[in-house]
Amino acid sequence: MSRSAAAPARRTPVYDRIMEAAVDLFAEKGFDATSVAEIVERAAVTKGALYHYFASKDDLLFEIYHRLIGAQLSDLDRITSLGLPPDETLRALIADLIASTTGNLREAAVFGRESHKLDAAHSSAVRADRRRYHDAVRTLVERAQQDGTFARTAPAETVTLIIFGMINQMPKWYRPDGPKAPAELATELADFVLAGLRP
Amino acid sequence: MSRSAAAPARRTPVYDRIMEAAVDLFAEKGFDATSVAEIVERAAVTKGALYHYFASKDDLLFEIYHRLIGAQLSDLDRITSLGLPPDETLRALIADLIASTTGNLREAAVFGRESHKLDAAHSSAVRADRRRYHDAVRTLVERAQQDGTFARTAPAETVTLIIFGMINQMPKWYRPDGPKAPAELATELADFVLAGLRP
DNA sequence: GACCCGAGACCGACCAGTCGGTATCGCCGG
DNA sequence: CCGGCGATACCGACTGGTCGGTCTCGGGTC
Repeated sequence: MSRSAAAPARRTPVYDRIMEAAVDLFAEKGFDATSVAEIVERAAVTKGALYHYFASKDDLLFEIYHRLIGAQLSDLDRITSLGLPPDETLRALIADLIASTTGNLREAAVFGRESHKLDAAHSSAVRADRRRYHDAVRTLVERAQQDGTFARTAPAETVTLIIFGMINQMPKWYRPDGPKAPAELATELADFVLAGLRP
Repeated sequence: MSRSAAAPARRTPVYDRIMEAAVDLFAEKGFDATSVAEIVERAAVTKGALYHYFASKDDLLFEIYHRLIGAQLSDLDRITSLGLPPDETLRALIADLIASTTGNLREAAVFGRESHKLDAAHSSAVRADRRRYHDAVRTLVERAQQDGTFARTAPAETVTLIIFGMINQMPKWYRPDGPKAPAELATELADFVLAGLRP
């Protein structure tokens, strides 16, 4: 416990291989069902190497979330800063979220399934990040409803829940070799949501 | 192995207490993180009693799914047999699914999180049941789109994914002591979906 | 020759499931 | 109405094995 507070976390080939193996296995069998021995075996390293880079097995899990959410949040900032009208912003956010989810399917699957395994400190950090994205979408819809751009078909909060609902479930059914490309799905979801919001 | 093939499964107070404890713990900490010792402790029974009623820890998990899905499927049959017009049928299905999800929140949470832990036989049984509900909704939307009752804003499959997306995510955010009653949420979701489908 | 990366044997805790056993009850012949 | 017998309900110590994490040490690099 007192030996290393947070571990190096520098990106090296060994670090990357461990991460890769962990994401694979967590996505495939779940966090608890995956042993550290399996991770090091698939990564072709030893326990010593793993515990050199990561403080614990849980730390590995947190790093996976952190990477995924970090990328999504920087996309959010990029998109909102473009100053597009609400419908185009919403479309862009949906497209980005779907691209990010399908492009990081394993990470998204692990996140959806195991997010409650984080300890209190990490958990609240992750929740705060998630909430930032959620609130951004809700506020966007809310404001557009206030100025009449969007209809008040349903409360902004519910619309947000519908959007994230579909996206967050994607790891459960989406397959890269399936019939529809992510961009198609994004267009369909955006079309449907904007149709429901049309004044 | 040869001693008991499937166990009695009769409902007794002991059986019910074990089920209750297992659902609680699986929902709270996850299936793998819950030990059989914890279940029997919370249920105030012994290991012997648990293995008298259930073939294995996995069997407990399957029974939880089975109960939930069984109830939902019989609701599905009841509703479709009423012969209501598509919009009212869809509204009734959404309301029922939301009522069932919020009324069995822990079971729904366990299902959403741990459904991949089932072995091949149980897993395909559960998947088939789930698909039956999914297909019923998709077919309903599809037919109504063909005869012009619903608009072709998005493919029926995508609309179905949107509906189940929000509902299946509910265990992640819905709290019984929250501001909105299940019936309200059902109305809002149905209003939004039907608005998007209006010709 | 100091330092960091990585190796892998090792530890105590814990786990799912087993098994030999006891207690309780319904039923049936006399 | 009774005695006994088979079946069901339940008990809990025990086992073989796995787990996350630690620790000591080798070897390459500056």
